Amino acid sequence: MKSDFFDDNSDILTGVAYKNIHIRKKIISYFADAGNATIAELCKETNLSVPKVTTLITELIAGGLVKDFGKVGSTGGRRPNIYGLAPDSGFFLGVDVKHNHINIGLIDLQKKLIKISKDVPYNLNNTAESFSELCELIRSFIKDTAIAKDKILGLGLNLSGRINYSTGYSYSFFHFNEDPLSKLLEKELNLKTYLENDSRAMAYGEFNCGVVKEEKNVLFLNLDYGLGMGAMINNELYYGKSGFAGEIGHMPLFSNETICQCGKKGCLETEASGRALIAMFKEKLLTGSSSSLKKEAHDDIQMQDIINAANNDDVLSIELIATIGEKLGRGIALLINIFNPELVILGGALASTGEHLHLPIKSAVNKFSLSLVNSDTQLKLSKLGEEAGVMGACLLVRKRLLEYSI
Amino acid sequence: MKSDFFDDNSDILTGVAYKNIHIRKKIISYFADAGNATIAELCKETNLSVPKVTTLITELIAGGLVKDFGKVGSTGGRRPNIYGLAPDSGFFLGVDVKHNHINIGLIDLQKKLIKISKDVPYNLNNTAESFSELCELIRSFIKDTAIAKDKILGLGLNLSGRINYSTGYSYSFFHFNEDPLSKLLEKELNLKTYLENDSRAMAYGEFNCGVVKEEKNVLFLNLDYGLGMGAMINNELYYGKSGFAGEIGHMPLFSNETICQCGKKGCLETEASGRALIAMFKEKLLTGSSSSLKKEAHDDIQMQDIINAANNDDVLSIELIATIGEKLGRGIALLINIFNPELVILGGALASTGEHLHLPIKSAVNKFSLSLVNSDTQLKLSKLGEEAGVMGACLLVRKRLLEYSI
DNA sequence: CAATCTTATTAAAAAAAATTAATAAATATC
DNA sequence: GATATTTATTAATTTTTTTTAATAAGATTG
Repeated sequence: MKSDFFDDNSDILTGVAYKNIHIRKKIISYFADAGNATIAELCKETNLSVPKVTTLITELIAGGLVKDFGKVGSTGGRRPNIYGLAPDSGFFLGVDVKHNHINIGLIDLQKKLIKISKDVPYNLNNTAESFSELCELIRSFIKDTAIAKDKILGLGLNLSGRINYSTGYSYSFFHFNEDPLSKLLEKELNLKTYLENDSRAMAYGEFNCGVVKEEKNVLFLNLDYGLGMGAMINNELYYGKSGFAGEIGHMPLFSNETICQCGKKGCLETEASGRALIAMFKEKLLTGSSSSLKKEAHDDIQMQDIINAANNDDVLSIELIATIGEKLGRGIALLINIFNPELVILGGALASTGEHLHLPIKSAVNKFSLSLVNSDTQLKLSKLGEEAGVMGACLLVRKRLLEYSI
Repeated sequence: MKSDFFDDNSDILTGVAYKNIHIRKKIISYFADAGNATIAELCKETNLSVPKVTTLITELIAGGLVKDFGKVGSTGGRRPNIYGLAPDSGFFLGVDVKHNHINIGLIDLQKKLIKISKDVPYNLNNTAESFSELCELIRSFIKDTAIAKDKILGLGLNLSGRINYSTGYSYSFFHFNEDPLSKLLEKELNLKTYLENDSRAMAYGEFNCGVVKEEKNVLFLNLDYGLGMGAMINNELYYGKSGFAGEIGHMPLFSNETICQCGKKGCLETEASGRALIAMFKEKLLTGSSSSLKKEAHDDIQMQDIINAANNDDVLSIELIATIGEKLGRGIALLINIFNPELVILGGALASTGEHLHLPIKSAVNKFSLSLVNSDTQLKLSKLGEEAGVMGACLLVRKRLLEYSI
């Protein structure tokens, strides 16, 4: 049963009824963020009395959204019951769209990953056919799950480029007609849909199930063909006015003649990105350098090939990645000076080279940022790796539906 | 009478008593931020009934912190009474410390500027004498006001450089011994004291009484001898981990050989700051350029002299300021790409050249930032000008004392 | 300018929530 | 292993708050 709690009628109500809705939302959101809890904990959290919370919880259980998970250990004394969101009363779909493949995943209300399909082949093009193909892949994933369609409450979809999540518009892909892309997807799949910028979704995944512990101001760097950033400021994703924040690829830190995708020269991306890595690698091969990675056609070399080679101790690949790390370090130093973050996370495909990238970045950051500011900031590798995007997409729909529509 | 409301005992209380304290805080904070309000407005804001709010307001009036300001206009129907903070029940002192002078001001609980002394001569040096002198100036300002000393509830003090506002440490000035500077000032002046970074305080002043209307994500640039930034993110000042956020002066955007104050080369500040302006001006005079500004000793030329010359149509000064604007524009473009803000404010001494600086910056920003992102952002000159710092200092103490100690 | 309509304030009644007390269940200690 | 202690749950009572109604004050309109 699609729970009543996802129909919002809080505008009509007044007084006590309104307050009750408000408290219910607070309890749900506590369950959503902090996990399961006892009545006593909820009393502290809500500043309400035990009887009041007990009645509310009883109502929520009757509604099906909350479940009694039975007794739990105690520090001495009667063991309390613990309550939390009923895991199978709702599921959330997340799709991470990359250039050559997609990752699809499904989580339940308790954030548990139920099913994931990684590296599903797919070519992202800005065409109607490519869009249909994407929808078809999602439909087929849904069909393969054992979950009833009406239990899937929403879809989160990550795209690279500029995304305005609040309007649902994508400006880089599938911007065919007047309607926002999220509306198109909703019509096509019959699922409430939220778009998100890929880097920001990865950041959110990492904030929630990754390397972030207590930190409240965190930068996540998505180091892929291009560069992206998701920032968590005061425990919230930062969007800026229209969701375009985090464009770090086009910082003009170099004086070269390479024309960037954005049309300008000297962008960080032109010297420190997956795209730059490929270019440098081909260049090196042409000028006689040797590598364990050999392909007949140079045009066929993919970023992933070089990453794999580096992870298999190919000297040329390792050297080039170190060069990129050194340059990225300059950009990261700049960001540290501006944000004074507690933590900077290195994520995205290039980060899967681990220490090969991490160490050069670290020493460049030490060299280029102000020492007092820099000593405040930790630098860590992503923990979720390839799965950060899917997890972020799933968790973001969940968050939004729980926040806005209880 | 120093009100009871400034003694915090909310930890001891439970249940209803605790809740009442909480609601009172909410009402006070509403008055503090949004200004005066009627009972009906407060009911909406707090989701409480009219009788409840009426009792609370009556209590607050009895306590002396709130005042009934009488009837106010209506849209038809009986005219409601309007309530707000009693302006003369508390005052806040703000000190803006510059290199060659200080500005001191005093506001009341209603944010009204009661007294201000601008351009009080003072030489900021990192010595114990300089510190004593500063204290003496503050004491003398207090003596000159008609306000009883015990009605002055706190002091806000702005310094340039790295300030950790939560610990009260200043790392660039007056860092003599183990104790944080804020503690030293408190002992010396017998006033609760908060330190703040100068750019951030100016930003806060501008956010509250300046050019900011509805915008929630705003960057304020302090363009002075050096460069600083204060960021408002989601309606709050952004500090970063230790309050060091906003170091924009050391973005490595240039490839020159000038050694910056920070010890590195190529910093934005080496080519686009008041310090750079003076250097360029002297250089130009040496190579034969003419200017209406003539001083016997070149060493005597101050930034303010060049600013004044520009405002009096001196061609050389205007040209140099345009050069600086063009370069600043590159840095601002970078910030726009990262923050996607709604508004960027140009403040600090250099901004008092108005359009001479504004226009070159604007065109550089258009040239260097991503167009979709850039078209989102307004660029405006500071409205408060020289007073931004004092206002910010006053308003920040007020905010802190109202928030944490009601 | 009187009648009607809005809105605010005050007072009385009804509902809701917090206390308090009582009971139950588990743990720690002697 | 029995008793005391700690903590949770449930029930009864008291307090608080909301709701409803009544009254007052001012604005609008014919």
